[in-house]
Amino acid sequence: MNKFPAQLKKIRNEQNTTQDDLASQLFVTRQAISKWESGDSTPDLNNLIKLTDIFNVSLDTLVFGAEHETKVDPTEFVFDPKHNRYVRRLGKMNFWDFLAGYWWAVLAIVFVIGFFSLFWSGQ
Amino acid sequence: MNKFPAQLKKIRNEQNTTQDDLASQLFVTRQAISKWESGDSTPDLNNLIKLTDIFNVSLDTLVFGAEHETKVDPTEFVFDPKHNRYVRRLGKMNFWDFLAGYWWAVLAIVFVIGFFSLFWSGQ
DNA sequence: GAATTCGCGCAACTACTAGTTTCGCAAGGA
DNA sequence: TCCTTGCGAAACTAGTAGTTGCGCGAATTC
Repeated sequence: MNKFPAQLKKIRNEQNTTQDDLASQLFVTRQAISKWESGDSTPDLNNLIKLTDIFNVSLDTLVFGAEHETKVDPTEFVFDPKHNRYVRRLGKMNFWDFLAGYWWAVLAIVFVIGFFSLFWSGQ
Repeated sequence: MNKFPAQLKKIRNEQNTTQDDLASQLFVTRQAISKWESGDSTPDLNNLIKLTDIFNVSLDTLVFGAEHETKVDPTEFVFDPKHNRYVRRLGKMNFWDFLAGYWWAVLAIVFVIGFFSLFWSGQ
C-alpha cells in the first residue's frame, strides 16, 4: 500500500539528486532522508508537501506510486480534474457507435441517393 | 497550500460521520480528530492513508482539496490514470469528424444504394 | 423543564518517534 | 595514499501526536 520509501529513492535518483542535496532543500539532515528511504522513519506532512514541490509530483505518486491502480478502466474512463471524478471517455467512436447516434443522417443520405437514382433512371 | 484541516472536516461532514465514529475506525481518540480538524496537530502518514481508504478519496484531494487547480484546461485535457499524466481530450465527434474517418463506409453505402436503385428501376 | 445524549473543543500531560549527532564504510578521483 | 562523494547505523534528544479529563451548547427524551 504505502510505497513511500521506494518511491522517494526512485524519484530522487530519476532526478539525479543526492540525499545531501535533498536534505538541504528541506532543511533537515542527510540522515533524515536516509531514514525515510529505508523506512526507518516517515516525514511529517509538511515535508511530504515540500517533496511534492521539489520533485513536482503528486502526493499520490509519492506515496502510492504511479502504478496506483484505479478501479476504473482507464481506456474507458478518464479523470475530470474540474469535477474531481471519473467520467466516461468521449470519442473513439467505432462505426456502430456512430450509426447509433447518426442513423438519421445516414437514412437521409439513403433517401436522397434513392430519390436521385429514380429521377435519373427515369429520364 | 495545505488545506488538510478544512478538507477533513468537509469530507467527514459530506459523508455524515462524527469525530467519534471516525476515531474508532482509526483507533485513535476523538480528540485526536478534533486536533487534526482545528490544525492543532497533523496525522502521520499511516493515518492519512487510512483516511483515504475510509473516505475513498485521493491523498491530493485530502491534503490540497479538489480545487487544487491544474494548470491545464480541463475542458481540453483529461487525466490519464494509466500513464499518470494529462492527455488531450478526444472530443465528441460531430458529423463531419465522423465523415473524415468513415467516408469510405458512406461511399460504400452510396454505391450499394445506387446499384440497387438502377437495378430495380431497370426492371 | 430537568435529565440525558450527542457532537465537539480545550488544557495538561506523556510516550513515542522524527530528526540530530557521531561514527564509519565503500567507491571513485587526484 | 589521501580526499571526496554518497550513503547507512547506533545513540540521543527535543518536539509533538495522541491521551486523559473537564466542560459546554444543542437536540432529544422523560
